[in-house]
Amino acid sequence: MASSSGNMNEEEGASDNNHGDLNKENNPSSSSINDGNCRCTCKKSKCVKFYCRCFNSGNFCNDSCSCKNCLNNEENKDAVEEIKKNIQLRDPEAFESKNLARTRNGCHCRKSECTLQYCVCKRNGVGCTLNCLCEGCKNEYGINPNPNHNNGSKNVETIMDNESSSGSSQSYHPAVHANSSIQLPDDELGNSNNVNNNNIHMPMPTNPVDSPYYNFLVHQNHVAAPYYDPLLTPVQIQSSRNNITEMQITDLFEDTNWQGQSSFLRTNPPFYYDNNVAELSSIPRIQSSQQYQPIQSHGFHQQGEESFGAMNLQYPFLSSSQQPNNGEATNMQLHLHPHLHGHGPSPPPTPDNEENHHHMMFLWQNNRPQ
DNA sequence: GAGTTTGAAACT
DNA sequence: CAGTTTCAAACTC
Repeated sequence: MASSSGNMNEEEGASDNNHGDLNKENNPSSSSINDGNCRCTCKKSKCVKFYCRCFNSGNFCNDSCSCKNCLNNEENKDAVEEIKKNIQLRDPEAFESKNLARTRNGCHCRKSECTLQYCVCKRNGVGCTLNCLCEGCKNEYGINPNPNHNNGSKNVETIMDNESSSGSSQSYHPAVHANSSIQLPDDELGNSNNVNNNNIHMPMPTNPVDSPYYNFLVHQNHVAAPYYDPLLTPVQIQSSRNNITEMQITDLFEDTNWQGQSSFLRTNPPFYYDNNVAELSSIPRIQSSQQYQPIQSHGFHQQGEESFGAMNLQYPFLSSSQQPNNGEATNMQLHLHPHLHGHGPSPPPTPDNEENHHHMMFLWQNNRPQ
């Protein structure tokens, strides 16, 4: 940018794209810095504030932008670095996995119900989480599971309503809906009508001995792929159940044939669980060189009515060469126990009625660039 | 294309 | 840190 002329109208006429001049003519290599996905039209921020989507994503502006008075280019690299340093003084993590951070921090949509591109989660192609403060969330990639952020218990009821109306056109992930990528054998559930795409209505076992295994066949190409992705690829499994006292989910694992080898893909821990879906950054980041550890059991303790929990299945980071073939299936097995081991006597068997059913909702979050 | 709405970022 | 202003993008007409 040549100068901060107070009269921007003068600049707009002839050469209103300052970065274009600088990038294209003086710094042809800058296009490799910007992946081309970012375009901005900044007029006042000089593209050195987070208002600017290029700056926000850590890129220099490029030819696709139509910004004015742009500083965010190779030509002004030193100045940009200085500005970034100043920003980092205030927020050391300002430039770390910005998109992830945004997703982690969640959106605050109040009016758009997370259905428009205003929603930062939707823009990133991910569902809203408990971290979001949205109201009336209808994010197509996954609605905010926190009832308190969604007008009472409407969110939970919506899930159950959707679940009970088999064949409903509503889906929380289009890929899952379109391909019915979660399949449960009839003999596992006894009634295939209980299955509605990503919503699974499973009877809660009445005692530990009877605790069944539920098998889920999940096609990898419909699930966030387990390869390295800076946005991570959490699979969030949310469960809700009325009047839960105690329960434990164990033996949740994935098993797939992988490049001709039968191998378990296991992280340590294999999945991440936190009642509040804690910050994604706290999830251990498994390197592909690390040996996957045996799965540990994870407690899943809920109390009270309308209790709600969620856990994230964190895929390991694998190199792109280790990606599965499209269509390759992952078998997930979920073992429900009606009580927590080693925490006092088992509660008495509970009746197998509607109120005691365990409701599962699978949110497959596709964080890959669209 | 102009004007409005929206929500994040910046500011006070 | 809550409220306000600024900003750029999304949206509407």
